[in-house]
Amino acid sequence: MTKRNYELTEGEWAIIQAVWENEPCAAPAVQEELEARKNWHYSTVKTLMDRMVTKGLLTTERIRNLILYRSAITRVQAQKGEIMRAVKRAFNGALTPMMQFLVDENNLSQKQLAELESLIKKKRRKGTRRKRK
Amino acid sequence: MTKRNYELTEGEWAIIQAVWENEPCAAPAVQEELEARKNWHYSTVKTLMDRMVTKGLLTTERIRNLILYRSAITRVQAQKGEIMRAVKRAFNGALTPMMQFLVDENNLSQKQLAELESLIKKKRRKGTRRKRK
DNA sequence: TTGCAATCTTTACAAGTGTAGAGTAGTATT
DNA sequence: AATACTACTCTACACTTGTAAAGATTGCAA
Repeated sequence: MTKRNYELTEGEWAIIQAVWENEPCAAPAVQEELEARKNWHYSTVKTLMDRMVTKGLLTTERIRNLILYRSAITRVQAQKGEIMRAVKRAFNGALTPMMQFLVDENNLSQKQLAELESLIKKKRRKGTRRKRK
Repeated sequence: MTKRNYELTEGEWAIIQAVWENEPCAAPAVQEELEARKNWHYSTVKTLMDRMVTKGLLTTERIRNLILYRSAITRVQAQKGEIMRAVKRAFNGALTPMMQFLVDENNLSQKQLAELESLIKKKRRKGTRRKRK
């Protein structure tokens, strides 16, 4: 079963970030968190969260009459999903061209380039240790 | 005026790619192009295209009773938009972390890493020539 | 001039997303 | 018990996106 690609909407990102940081947590807590950033009312947050449960992005556990939410996917999974989406649409599914684009079109500073270079070096030194999917 | 960020939908990507390749072109031509890939009927394509005109993604010119379309944004702009969207959502707007993620989470082959490294080297050698935005 | 073929226009509709009000139920307080 | 909180459920609505049928135009061929 190829791990599927999660594509979150804007709102879902907002919610899940709050969840990641407070997990497990109830809707009111999340709402409070997002009050500031997004100005969302309780119902808004709760609706979004419940839809996310349906979609398999969050899970719930009922404790007495309180509902606790947990993320069903990790931040890394979500990040990967977001990137894959971009790669698929804008670069025809090919990662390397996207990386090239990033390197050359996105005025990275010398410092950033240097950092990246050393990262790659490190990675290369680690040898051909591939992750299986 | 900071150049705005274009975020195209799936369908818009399909259309604009066809337009980029045939520009200037009329709706029927684009439709034909997408018949294969997407199975879209004429009305579908035309509707999408007209919506894109409204949004400023395409422009039109009427020649007699034929409407010619042209892209209003370049492929690079669209690619940048797609990337920015990912960076914004998944990496809090910070490019470097995203690049790091790409390097480390996306089992790139040794060859890809090597390529990338030489790309960066080249870029670095070119000195601090920054593009203005 | 009549009709056909090509193209455009209008209208629609379902699913998904952002947004939230209003009402209900269970718990704690007086 | 009556009241007030707190958290939950139900319902709704507008806007976007994918998808397209049906009807209106118009220039060209017979």
